[in-house]
Amino acid sequence: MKTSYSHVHDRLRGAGLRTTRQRLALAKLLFDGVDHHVTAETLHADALAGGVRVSLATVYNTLHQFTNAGLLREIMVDSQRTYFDTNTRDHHHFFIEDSGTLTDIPGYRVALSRLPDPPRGTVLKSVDVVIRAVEESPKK
Amino acid sequence: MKTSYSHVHDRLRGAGLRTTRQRLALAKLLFDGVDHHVTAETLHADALAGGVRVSLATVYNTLHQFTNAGLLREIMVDSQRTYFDTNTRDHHHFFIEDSGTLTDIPGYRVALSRLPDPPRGTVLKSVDVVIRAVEESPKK
DNA sequence: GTGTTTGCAAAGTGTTTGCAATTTA
DNA sequence: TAAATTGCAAACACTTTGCAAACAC
Repeated sequence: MKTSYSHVHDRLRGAGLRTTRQRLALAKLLFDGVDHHVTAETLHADALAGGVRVSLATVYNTLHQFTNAGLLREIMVDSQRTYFDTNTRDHHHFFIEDSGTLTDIPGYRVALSRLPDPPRGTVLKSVDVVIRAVEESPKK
Repeated sequence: MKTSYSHVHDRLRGAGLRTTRQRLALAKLLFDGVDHHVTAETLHADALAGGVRVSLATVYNTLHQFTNAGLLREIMVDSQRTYFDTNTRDHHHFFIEDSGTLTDIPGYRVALSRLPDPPRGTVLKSVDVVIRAVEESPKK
């Protein structure tokens, strides 16, 4: 079930990124076969927990480089924090406020129709659906 | 076309908010009859431009109080900035990256179906659709 | 009068950046 | 060895907070 080194290595080279120790380690954490969501902080913590020495600044840079290379997707659900998703296929999100839990909804589970055309002079980039839920019987 | 003072006044009282000079002035700017989107910065600038003396901290506080009172809705489109919408009816958004332009899409223009149920123990809060577009022939 | 709100300045987050030292190809 | 990358610390942008003075009711 482990992703081979060379696979990750090739992905980075394919994206035109040098295979540094830090990028390889972060890529292994990200693309381990199970899609997941990370923030710079959580990925940094995961790296340190796994014995990988890498600075938070490098984690930020790497997340953006991977995103530009199409290996990650940025998700807008929380104005405080930037989430990244290793799932770059067509899909949507459930976001549970309070806990900050984010889960995927496969694209086929949501049907969208009658979408208006994008404004003149612009070209469509994505259609993002976020279903927000709150925990039952709120603490209020 | 102007909103009467008493109307705004009543809206605040109805929400259990004291009618201070600052809140009345901001409410007038926000609920002038035409729905629009603001950030704390833009609303603060509008207030100052209109000769209303109010601190940025108060603008932030007021935006949150209005949101909690259901007079405004917070929109998540940009992780750098918090946008508020005076339109609290069912609708969605176009967001043009780069320029940061945000426009409304009436709810009836988007049809959603086959929405999955929210995870166990949570209750649905909202379904937000954001259509992202970028300017044609990007500067890249 | 009493409790609420304001404004300031300071503190707090999450994120980006400049630059010397290090590393990759 | 030339160009890219890293890590640190400082800088940043946006937002929140503590508290005394001002205000609403």
